[in-house]
Amino acid sequence: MEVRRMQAGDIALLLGERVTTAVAVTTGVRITPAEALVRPSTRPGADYQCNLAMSLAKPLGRPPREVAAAIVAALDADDLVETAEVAGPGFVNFVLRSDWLAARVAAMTGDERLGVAATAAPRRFALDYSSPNVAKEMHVGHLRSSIIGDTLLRLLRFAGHEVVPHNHLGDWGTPFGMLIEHLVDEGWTNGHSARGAEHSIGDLNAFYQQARKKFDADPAFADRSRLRVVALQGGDEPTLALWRQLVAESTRHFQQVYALLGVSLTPEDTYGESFYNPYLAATIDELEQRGSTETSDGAVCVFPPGFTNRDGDRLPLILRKRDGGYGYHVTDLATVRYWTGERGMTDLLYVVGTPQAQHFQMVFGASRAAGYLDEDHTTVHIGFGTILGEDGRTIRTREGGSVKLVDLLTEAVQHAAKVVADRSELDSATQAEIARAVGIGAVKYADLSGNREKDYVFTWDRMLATDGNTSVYLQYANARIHSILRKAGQAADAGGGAPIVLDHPAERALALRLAQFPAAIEAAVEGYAPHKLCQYLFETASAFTGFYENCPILATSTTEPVRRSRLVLARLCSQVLTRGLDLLGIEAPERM
RNA sequence: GCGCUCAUAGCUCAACGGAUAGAGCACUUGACUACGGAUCAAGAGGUUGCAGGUUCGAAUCCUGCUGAGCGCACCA
Repeated sequence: MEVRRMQAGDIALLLGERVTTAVAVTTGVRITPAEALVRPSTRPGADYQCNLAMSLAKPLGRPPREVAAAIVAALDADDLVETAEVAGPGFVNFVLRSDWLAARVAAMTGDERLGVAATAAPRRFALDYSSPNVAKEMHVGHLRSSIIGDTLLRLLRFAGHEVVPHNHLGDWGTPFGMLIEHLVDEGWTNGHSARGAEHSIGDLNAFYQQARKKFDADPAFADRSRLRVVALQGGDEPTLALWRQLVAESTRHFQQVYALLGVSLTPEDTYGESFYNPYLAATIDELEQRGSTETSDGAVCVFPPGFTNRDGDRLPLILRKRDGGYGYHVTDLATVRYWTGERGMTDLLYVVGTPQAQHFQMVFGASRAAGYLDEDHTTVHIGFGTILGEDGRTIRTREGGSVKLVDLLTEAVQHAAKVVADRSELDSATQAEIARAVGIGAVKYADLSGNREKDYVFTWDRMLATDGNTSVYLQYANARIHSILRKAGQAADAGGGAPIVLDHPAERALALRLAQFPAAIEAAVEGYAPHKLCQYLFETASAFTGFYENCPILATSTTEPVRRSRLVLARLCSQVLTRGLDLLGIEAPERM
């Protein structure tokens, strides 16, 4: 079951419908508008192109150019197409009518959704992202999941779907035995250490390493830690109280990062590993009753079909370990069971790094076999590449640790503040606000503008860049538009319902881009691909600067009707940029 | 060993099986009394890792090879 395409907003599909009809009339072949292979054209002098005739030539036994000519001859599209011409081996190039394009753009100006239709087939998405670990600081590795997830949340909701975000906190399992034992050794009770010092997450980060070190060096401590895990999983109240301290401390830290990042996750969205603990026994019982479990080396496992290890043996998901504790796999199965069963979600999305690809395939396979998923459910592992250091290996600081997310974000804002201070004449409080919007935006855009599945090399230059294809370029274009609108004053308002004329090529090029906004949203949603929206926004901002250079608005030489028309275009462009940036979780200041 | 992913300009990245593979950075050269120069225009830069195959058409699909990364039972 795929997300249904939103036809209403996509010009290519509109043309596709006309081609579909023409093809049926002239050849009798029945296709869907999407199969008409109409695409935006990159060739000068063509807005869209149809690639259908070449593929139809063979089955029809006619030369491709002849098929193309027949399509053109039968085409009924004079209302929106200026010219439709056969070109090359059998392409059909379309030039849209400028008055049609103007009307199309004019319709967007009165529309809150800027021409984007809400989906006709809304789905219920459970969206898993961010997923930091309790008692550890967030590092750059959490950046991608957090902001890709946040963007998908915004995009899917804008497209008209129901989305429930959930933060799968690493808050349970073996490490907590040693952490809690170490807490006890340090004399912690009821949130205070014996020394009375305030504990912060920074302390806890070091705290984790101390615990780890002790665990590795001291067998007695390791034994106590293992017993503590059993106590935790068994619901021992004093143990739980200590555990809650760790979670509370960490949650406070996560919320600080989310606030800085503009990620909307709240503690209410937390569905950590511990949340599924009460469901684990029932999950295993169900699977055992179905007869889908096996005992292997003393561990209770399921073996999803099609996965083998180095010796050709089947790969298990371990539900219950030999020592009686739960394996983490059962939590993943219980998660699927919960969101499809108890919450009635139709689509489960997991924004987790690509190294986990096989793990998720196994979990999905087992979940399907267990009946937690039926034909209408989809499960998608939205993988993303690893952030690498400049040496091409997993990123590390000089000390060998990972780069803290707060450090990255703070650095980005400070860097932006310097740039803003050099250029802006605004007061310092406003400048600080803008520096935040610019700095955080730059980090997010750098991460979102590439194909998410590829690894990428982290460089400060890349994260802090403020020229070229960056969020700053988009923000700057938008700020310029606002500047014009401010200067135009009353005239800008009066331009609201003014007719749009597209005489200058730069006006027309901008209008065409603006009209493609719905298609860009659709492409980003369909592929869970924020970079497609980034690409579109950059092209739109480029079209605007071309327009800006060539089409003066406020100059005295510009006639009143033209000025009004250009004001409408400029304002709509600002709305598109602002909305697009918002969907990426990036602010669009009116001044910078 | 098995499996998965990736390889595109000097660098960072696009390209939905379609025409002459596009941007940005860096580099070179320019921009009229500037609606904001965080800008714009132009130039140069490519045998899409290699070799076959499928197709009217391949960076894209298939096979093999080379190189890199990742995953493969009680840690999450």
